[in-house]
Amino acid sequence: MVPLKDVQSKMHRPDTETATKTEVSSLKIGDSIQRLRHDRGISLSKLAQLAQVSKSNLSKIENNAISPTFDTIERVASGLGVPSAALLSAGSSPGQMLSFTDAGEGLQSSSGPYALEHLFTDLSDRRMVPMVTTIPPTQTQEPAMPSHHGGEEFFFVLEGEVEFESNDGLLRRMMKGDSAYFSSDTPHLLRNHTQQDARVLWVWLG
Amino acid sequence: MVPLKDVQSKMHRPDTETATKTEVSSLKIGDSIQRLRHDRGISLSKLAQLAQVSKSNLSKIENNAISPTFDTIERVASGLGVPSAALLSAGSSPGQMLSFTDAGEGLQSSSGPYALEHLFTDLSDRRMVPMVTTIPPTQTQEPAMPSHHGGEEFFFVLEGEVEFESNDGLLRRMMKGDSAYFSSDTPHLLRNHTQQDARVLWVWLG
DNA sequence: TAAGATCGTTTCATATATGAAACAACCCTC
DNA sequence: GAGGGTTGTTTCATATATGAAACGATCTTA
Repeated sequence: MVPLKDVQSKMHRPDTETATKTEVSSLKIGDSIQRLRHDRGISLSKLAQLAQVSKSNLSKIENNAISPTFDTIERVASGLGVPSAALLSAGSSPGQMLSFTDAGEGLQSSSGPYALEHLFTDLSDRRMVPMVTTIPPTQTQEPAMPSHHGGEEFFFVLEGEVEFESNDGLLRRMMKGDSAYFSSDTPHLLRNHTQQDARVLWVWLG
Repeated sequence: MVPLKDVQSKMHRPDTETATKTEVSSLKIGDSIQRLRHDRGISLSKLAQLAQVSKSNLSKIENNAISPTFDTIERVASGLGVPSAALLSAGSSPGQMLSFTDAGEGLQSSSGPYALEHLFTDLSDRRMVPMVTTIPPTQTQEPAMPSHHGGEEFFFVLEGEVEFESNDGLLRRMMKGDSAYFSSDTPHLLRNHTQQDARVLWVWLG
């Protein structure tokens, strides 16, 4: 039974009495980790193994008994498959939102040689922009979204086969189930050299 | 001029060359701190005072000589006036990011009734978390999806048929190609009443 | 009941982060 | 050139994070 005491009961506060009473972190990183671990249904030992951290250390971290090192935070985040920043987020929840879109029922904007379908078009407080693109044979696709600065893109090949080309000439053949993640300012191009349509799911984050 | 770097791929496809290990991208938190400090035009001693951290410690942190404690990270972030997550992500600069993952080559964490595959697990500065879940038949009582806390979620049915249930008792049958978008704190549940596996693509944004 | 397995916690030796002070290097002004 | 003011670095004692192993608590199975 860990005391779970006031972590700030140390006396090293050599600064002036600016009345800034540290009153630390109400956000507990241990809770975030444990929560994500439970969501995945894996044991503490298993996560310790994935994260390359001792289970004793991980146990103390989840119980907020110690303050993990940045190096350890990165390892645990990697073991959980999330960016390390996700462990720090307090997770303040905005209003609840729930929207459905059936297959093919999105907003079709067939501008150009390819068909672009925005899956969700209502103006909620959405940050991700999911869409499906159909690429006909022997057509090149320009960037599916206007390249905003600082944005990120993820895409997933649903059907067919496409060729991905980046600005440095890198070519990569991608088939059904393959995926890519890159910053939006990375120039990119998709081609379909086969004889049948290719379909790709995009998610853009500005 | 940063060349197209941080290209990680996990290809085990026969016609391509392999290589590319997960090479822990040295995301240097010290550089992030020092850059933010310089942007503000304040001295190391001043920041140490604002952050309530000794300047000796801060000096070593900025030089990436040590791995700061989470407690220290929070104090420095507070002294800089930025959320602590900014220190983790600001490190990898606006640098271009490009990562590939072939089908089935993500991080499998299949401990539980369903199989969960995180598509991208390297330590790049990523905000979206894409993953694929395989839901076996007749898992009617298990929460078919980890419920992240805070943030937003998008999912897309890749194969099979699932039943979506929200907290208000709303039931919706979703088939291949259907999709949903909701805030993560909305309680949700997925069931598979069919006789074959269902596969769902998820994207979580914290 | 016992033996084994898995879970998470706790102990304790060691590695490392932290802070006070000393240090060097660089400005100033007189 | 000597003082005083900064800057950031380094030293070293101490506080704390880390990991191997031991521990107790559930479970299953014989």
